[in-house]
Amino acid sequence: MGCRETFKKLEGEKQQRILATAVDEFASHGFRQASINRMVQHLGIAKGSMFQYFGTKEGLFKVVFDHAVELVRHTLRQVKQTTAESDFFERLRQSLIAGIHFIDRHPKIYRIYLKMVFQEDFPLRAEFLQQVHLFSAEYLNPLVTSGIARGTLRADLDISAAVFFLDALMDRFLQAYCISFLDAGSGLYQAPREEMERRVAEFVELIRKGMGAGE
Amino acid sequence: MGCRETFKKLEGEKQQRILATAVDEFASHGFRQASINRMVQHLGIAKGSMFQYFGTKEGLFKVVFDHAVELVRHTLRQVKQTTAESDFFERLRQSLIAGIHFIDRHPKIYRIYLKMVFQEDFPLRAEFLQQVHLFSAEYLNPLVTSGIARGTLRADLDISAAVFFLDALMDRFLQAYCISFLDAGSGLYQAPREEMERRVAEFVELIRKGMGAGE
DNA sequence: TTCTATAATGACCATGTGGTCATTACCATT
DNA sequence: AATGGTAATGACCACATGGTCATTATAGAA
Repeated sequence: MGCRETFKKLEGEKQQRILATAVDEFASHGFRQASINRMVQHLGIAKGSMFQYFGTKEGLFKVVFDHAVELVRHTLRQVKQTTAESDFFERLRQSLIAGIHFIDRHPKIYRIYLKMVFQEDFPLRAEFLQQVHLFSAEYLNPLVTSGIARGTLRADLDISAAVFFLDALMDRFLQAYCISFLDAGSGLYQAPREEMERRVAEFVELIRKGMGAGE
Repeated sequence: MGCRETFKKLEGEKQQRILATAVDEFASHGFRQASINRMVQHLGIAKGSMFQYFGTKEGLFKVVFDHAVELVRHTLRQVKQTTAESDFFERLRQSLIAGIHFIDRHPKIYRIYLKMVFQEDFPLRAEFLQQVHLFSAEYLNPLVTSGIARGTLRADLDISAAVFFLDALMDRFLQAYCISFLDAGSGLYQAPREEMERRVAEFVELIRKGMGAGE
């Protein structure tokens, strides 16, 4: 952990309250604009305490960040395990649904992720982007490769192009679910469960069959 | 124009220098973190002058923004005109290439666009997002519709799903061209002209045929 | 009850911000 | 050369930030 000993000695509930407040602040203001003054005001504790617990603003963010990474890793591992036996498109479908569920459960974490991708002044950004890279390398690549091997995907597929294709689509699909203006009229934004699952299926079909008429 | 009279009376070259500096600053720091102090230091003029020219920081940004919108509109109109006769996938191909060219010519403007999409504290953001919406409504929608009518696209396509699909892919394709970590190993990042055109063609084929094996 | 180690506190600091405005510099007209 | 109107200037303001640290409160041991 990046936090000081003093923080660990706090009773669990207070620890959680402090972390939750920090997640909130970073999620709605990014790193630079996040204000420790606001946090302590909301928490009702002294500013000095925060610096005693975390050293610096960056230290506080590191703790929040590590927590988030652990959450994502756990979720990813689980999805990979659950879907191991299914065919390519079914795995894709389940991965998307798992992504949506993650956002439902941890919307703030997802907001921080979005901020980190497009805001340049985050600490740990280089390390973070590397982690994101691993997602395509370790998750999508084998998915495509085995899809081709099993004959579910076209044999003439360029693997790296396909991975890019999927990465782009999945990413945007999740974004559209929680950022209104990105859904481009698809009706995905904050769609209820049933509707959402229909869109996912429709979407996966589009990836399978493409848009062309075919003759 | 959002600027004051005093600014218009400046000699053209100085006007351009000031605007260019502002574009630079907003492109690399977003709105909030952009510093008028830095701008005047770089320009070698007094801080007061900037406020005489533009009233507020927001006023300055408005001028930059309007300029950018005009650029985009012009480009879009041109592409639409040039490709009117071609079939769907050829239009798609040319649109992507035009997008790349725009980024090559106006990288700073494109950076501001990206910042505005994912940073919440921009002025004019609501208006801006509406403008972006018009892109899918006025550009992609008719493209898909006529593609279906001419039999180039599958007749059973859900139009709004297809538009979302294209919006997501084109957007990310352009991003991958100028943000290294988004290219997911596709080799598109800052690719030279020839390579880039090959990727575009490959990409369009993927949209046409999909990834499925098809039996 | 007294002592002691540790945690909580908030006034304080240097720095940077957007924005103001009295003063100065400039230049065209008389 | 004197005048008058306009544009450039930068010291200055109120405010907010991350971070510090001497002081105080607290709780457990003696």
